[in-house]
Amino acid sequence: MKYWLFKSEPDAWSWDQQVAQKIEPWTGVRNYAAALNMKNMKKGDLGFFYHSNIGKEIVGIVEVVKEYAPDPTDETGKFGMVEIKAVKAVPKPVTLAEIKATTALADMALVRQSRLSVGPVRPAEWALICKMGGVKA
DNA sequence: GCCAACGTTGGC
DNA sequence: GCCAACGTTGGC
Repeated sequence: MKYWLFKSEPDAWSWDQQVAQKIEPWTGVRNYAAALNMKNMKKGDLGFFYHSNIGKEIVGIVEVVKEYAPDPTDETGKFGMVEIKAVKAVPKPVTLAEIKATTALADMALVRQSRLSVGPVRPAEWALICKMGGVKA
């Protein structure tokens, strides 16, 4: 079981929309590092849903329901997508400021590489953020 | 709205 | 294959 972080601007695609759609293909990634991360995802892996720009906080938990496949919106065929399902909301969203202020989380991919739209989360980081967010394991 | 960081593109 | 220029992202 691996853990991931999906980043989205709520203006483009928000957690509320994800919940309403339930399952949604994560298209539009045009970055090799992010695409590589998606290739490493397995069905059943879990991820955080993070709102960039507006809110800057982790608001929900999603599950990978379909593994890496070509992204139909990519004309070049270089990039792919996965499909994710909304699992549950984070009762108490964990903000970027809190993450930066937490020593154990200050080294997260989210902090170090702020521009990466899909990044890995270590198991210890996952557990701690769940705890901070009031998510029952 | 500004600015820094970083990935991508294109010329050589 | 290298490197400079450019565009985009995202935090503040």
